[in-house]
Amino acid sequence: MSNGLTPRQQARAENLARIKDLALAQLASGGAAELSLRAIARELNIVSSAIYRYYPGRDELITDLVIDAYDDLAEHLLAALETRRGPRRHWIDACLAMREWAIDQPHRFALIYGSAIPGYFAPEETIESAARVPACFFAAAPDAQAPAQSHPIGRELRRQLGVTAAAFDSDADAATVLAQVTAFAQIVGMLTLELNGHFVGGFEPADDLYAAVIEREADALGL
Amino acid sequence: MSNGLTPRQQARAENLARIKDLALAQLASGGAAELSLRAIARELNIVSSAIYRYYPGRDELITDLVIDAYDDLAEHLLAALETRRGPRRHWIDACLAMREWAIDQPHRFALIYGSAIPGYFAPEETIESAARVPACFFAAAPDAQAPAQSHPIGRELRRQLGVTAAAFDSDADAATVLAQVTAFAQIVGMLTLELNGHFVGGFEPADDLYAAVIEREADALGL
DNA sequence: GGCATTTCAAGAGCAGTGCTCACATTTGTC
DNA sequence: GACAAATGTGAGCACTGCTCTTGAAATGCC
Repeated sequence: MSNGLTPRQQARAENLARIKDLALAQLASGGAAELSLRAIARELNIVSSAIYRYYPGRDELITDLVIDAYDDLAEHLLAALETRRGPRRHWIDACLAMREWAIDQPHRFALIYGSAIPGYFAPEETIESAARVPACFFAAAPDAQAPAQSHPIGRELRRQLGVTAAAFDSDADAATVLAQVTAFAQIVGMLTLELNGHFVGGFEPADDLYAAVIEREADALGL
Repeated sequence: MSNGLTPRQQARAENLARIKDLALAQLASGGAAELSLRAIARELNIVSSAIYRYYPGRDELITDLVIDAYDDLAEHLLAALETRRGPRRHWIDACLAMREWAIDQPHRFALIYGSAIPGYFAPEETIESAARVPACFFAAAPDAQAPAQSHPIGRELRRQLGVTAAAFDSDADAATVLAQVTAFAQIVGMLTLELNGHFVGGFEPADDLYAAVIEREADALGL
């Protein structure tokens, strides 16, 4: 082959990819409960125990899916930031892109922002990818400047906000970082409620509600 | 017995209660994955199939747990509203009580606000209890009056907000209802992130962050 | 090319799950 | 006491994650 892989290495890579694809399909079709290693093996025309040559266990597969989901979401957000339409619109686009992604793939959103897999706790190796998502929002509003707040920010919180700003390469002041974190939590909360059906009967569709909330947060960010 | 129940009816009621208790204990100890009807039956010194005389299936048990969780949370919120310390403090107390409850019983929070049980979708019968929670927040700030907003509220959103206000017996204007809904989503988002470990490394403990966010929302509610 | 080594797959098996069903036992009521 | 309803029993089905031993194949080295 043109690449320097032996047939065996290539087959292994292909199988790993197919396993992840099938896992993703299962996740999409029936939720995380349907995620079955045996079922994947079946569709792969492979005996159930053979799948453990590729993944040591279910949790490792899930971890891979989690990391992929974070990365894919971050990529989707970055893609939405390609079109520059002014700082405020820029940040709003990121918010809309996040909802777009979440509604398009609710199972993956649940995988990373819901406690979707009971008994599974995300290992350390996921946090790097996890951080990519809020990083997009920081990047989307580099010039944010929160308006003066009525309530002072205490010392400990100020320290935490400083650490956060540093982690995201932001030189924003404490109040602005607070507004960023708040906005992110707001978005996650809105999507959590929407995707879990808590808006059923009240806000359906929730497009306008989401838009209004985003505008409000943009104000709070001084955009 | 002093009550008009036959021994059999009484035994049944006791068993139902014990089943729910054991289920809750399992949920607390090992997450929803560990929720096993067989394990409950075992601890109940009953053969596994006998448990189906009490619950037709796993989902029905979960539904009961979900309803109980909503009700218990709402009760906890109402209890926090006993002490009247001014309208603003009143509403803030509700927010703090919600976090208190969530941190104390993260599994139950995940049960109702996370998509904790894969393959399980909450049936209609849960929405009545579900509504009790936001209702507490509406009740906690009856005199809320959102300050003037920079962005107008469109017709459709205004309609939805009206429906929501009616559902919660509130006569607040659209902007205020929007602020209420926003604040609730904010709280859910904050707790979702905190309980799922998304604040690890940045905001730990998140007490100050939460407090700051609440103050901000209280402002937005004109409290 | 021949051969040892590594890699992979097969298949049986263990312990667990939700759930069903035919059957036995207990309980409440007439 | 007789009969029907409610409850418990135990076997069984189909499924899960996962382990282990055995056999086959591809790989790398001489």
